[in-house]
Amino acid sequence: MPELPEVETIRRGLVPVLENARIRSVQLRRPDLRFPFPQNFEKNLTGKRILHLSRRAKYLLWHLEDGGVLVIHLGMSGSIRIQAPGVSERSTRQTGRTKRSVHDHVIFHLHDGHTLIYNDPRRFGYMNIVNGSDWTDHPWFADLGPEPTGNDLSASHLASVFADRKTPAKTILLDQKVIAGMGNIYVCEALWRARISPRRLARTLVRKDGRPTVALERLLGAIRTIIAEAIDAGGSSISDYTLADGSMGRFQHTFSAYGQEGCPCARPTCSGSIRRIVQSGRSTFYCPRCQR
DNA sequence: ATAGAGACCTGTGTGC
DNA sequence: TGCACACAGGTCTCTA
Repeated sequence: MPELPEVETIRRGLVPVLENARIRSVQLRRPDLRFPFPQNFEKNLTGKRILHLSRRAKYLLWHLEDGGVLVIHLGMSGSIRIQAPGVSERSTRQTGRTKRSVHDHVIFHLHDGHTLIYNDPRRFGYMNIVNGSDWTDHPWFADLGPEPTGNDLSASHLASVFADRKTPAKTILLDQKVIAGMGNIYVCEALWRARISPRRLARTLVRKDGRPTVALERLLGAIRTIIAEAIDAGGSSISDYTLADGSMGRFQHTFSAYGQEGCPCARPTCSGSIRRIVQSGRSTFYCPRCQR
């Protein structure tokens, strides 16, 4: 599920419940996700107030009153759902007890009665508590590139990273050191929108004098637009997200390229059809006719 | 240095 | 119906 827009949507959905809330207790239902939980994980969260929530790339950050930061990465299949006070979700009629999914790995109980449940079937997610004053120096963050929505991302930045690289454009865009938070779906969509082939080598998007080509400028615009649109779409589903039954916002975007193998290219002026190839072990969807 | 493959896990969908 | 297989939104580690 989670690329940057999904993580941002989750963050926005959690803000009303978590900001200024105090953690009553934390329950780990297994000793690890992708990595083992650190020593005293629950103890170091218990009793702490959450000052605010932020996001960096695909990481969700809970800034705590003691200066620590709870960092959560949702991996491929992680999600967080909110349970309102007094609501026992999926309780069985006979026992009245809450029936938890075997993939509910971490339960956060708040003082105001809300419960947050971290669910992750594939367990590629991970979390840790880092020092708030220098969290950006943590290995998870130190090498991250600029946010696609921020001012630090520019065509000249991309040109400097793309120059001399023989890596395909698709592969380099997935590199979190280049742009933080881009994932497989939105890379495919951005390349489709910019009419750039995912197989095109990165260096061919840079002019000989080192300045960005027109195509690279177009790619930057496409990345910005795609991410902004996806965040808006996610934002519109936040009301679903907070439903007491735990149903998440669905992010049911219709994609132009991703997952559209065999379908006609969505560009009105193009008569091609979407093809699927594998690059660096990941599926790539693109239109060989209009993406050059 | 850097690019690709494999690994980590479980669930789902497809075809036989 | 049962089974085998391919594939899935991420990222770390190893190898060439």
